[in-house]
Amino acid sequence: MALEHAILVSLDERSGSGYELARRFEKSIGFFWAATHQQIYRTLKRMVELGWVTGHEVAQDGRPDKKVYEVADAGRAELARWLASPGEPETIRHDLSVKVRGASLGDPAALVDEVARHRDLHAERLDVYLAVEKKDFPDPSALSGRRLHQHLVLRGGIRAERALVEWCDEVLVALREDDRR
Amino acid sequence: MALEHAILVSLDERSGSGYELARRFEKSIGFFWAATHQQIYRTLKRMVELGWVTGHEVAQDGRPDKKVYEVADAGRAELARWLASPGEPETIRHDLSVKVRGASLGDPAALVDEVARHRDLHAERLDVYLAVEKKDFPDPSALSGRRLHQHLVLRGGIRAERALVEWCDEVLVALREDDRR
DNA sequence: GCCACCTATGCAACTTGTTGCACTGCACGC
DNA sequence: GCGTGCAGTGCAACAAGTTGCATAGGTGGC
Repeated sequence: MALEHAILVSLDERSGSGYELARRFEKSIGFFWAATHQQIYRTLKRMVELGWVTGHEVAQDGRPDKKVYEVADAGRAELARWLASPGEPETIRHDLSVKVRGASLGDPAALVDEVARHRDLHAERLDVYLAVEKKDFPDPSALSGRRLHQHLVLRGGIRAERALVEWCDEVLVALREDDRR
Repeated sequence: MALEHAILVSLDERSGSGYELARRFEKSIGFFWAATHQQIYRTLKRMVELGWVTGHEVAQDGRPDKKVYEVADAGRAELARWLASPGEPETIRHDLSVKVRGASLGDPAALVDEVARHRDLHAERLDVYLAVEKKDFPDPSALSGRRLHQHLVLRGGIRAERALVEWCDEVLVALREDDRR
């Protein structure tokens, strides 16, 4: 599984606590890898046992103590190994497609609403990604290294969301057209 | 979870055994919902207990007996309920993006190979989908009902794979360009 | 005659991911 | 002074997905 690797990548960019990692997964990392704080805490614990990261407690005043984690050499080695190892393309699980395929067994109007709702959600996400791109990567052609890689991943999110919005639109036109007949 | 619903949709299109369902999930249904035979057998068992499907054994000569399942009224009701209920957009888990984002921690050439490999896999899938479209849906504008829904889902697969191929190409150009500097 | 592969179902063990809850303490609005 | 929300960590139970194996007869190649 790649959650460990996603955490390694994130910790390598900047060390942090489980809580901070969870926040990053809600925003930037979460654009391409979802994880809850529960998963992150459990995985960090295992990674310490494996020697991939080291953790030390940091006292804070006014706030609870936190444990800050850093990538260890063994973690960097594991990441390098994994980066070079071939992986399977993702297994797809797309609820909305199941719903569209089963459309004739339910209420057509309700399905149209559901597709329209997803269309708007994806359009919103697309806007967020485009705003991030404009703000953080104003001159893409000048990028290199880490910043380039971050931008490329964002580009993937943009392409994926755009494709989804367009697909939803295609579905909506077709379903409404079919309804009228 | 939607595996049950994907099975209901598939069984509604045509009754079949667990084994047959597993085959369908390898091809058409698997285009948007992956499942192994283990999951399918287990889920079918649960669905019988819930009264969503009925199963009866069918003796075959030369081959092992099979259990053929059919959708029951309660199953159709559940499917209708689920179709009208709002769902979350998919949680994304994209290995390759994690790899790209962590690129600076591994061998650049190995990552380029990995991205190129995925590019070819997605291009292959795209070709398969396009071939299916040409063969099974030669006149898309004339479609309605169930056939229309099947075609729309296929369109989603085509859009998704095309977006992935194009993203891989963008990544390859950028990584190679960056390497040269 | 043996090996490999297909049809067909399923158990058991394991890994992952989800959900609900528990505990602490500060800040802020009303 | 009370509820809400944020920061922070974590257990426990459950649901879902994966992997390895077992069983059993039939087909087809060498």
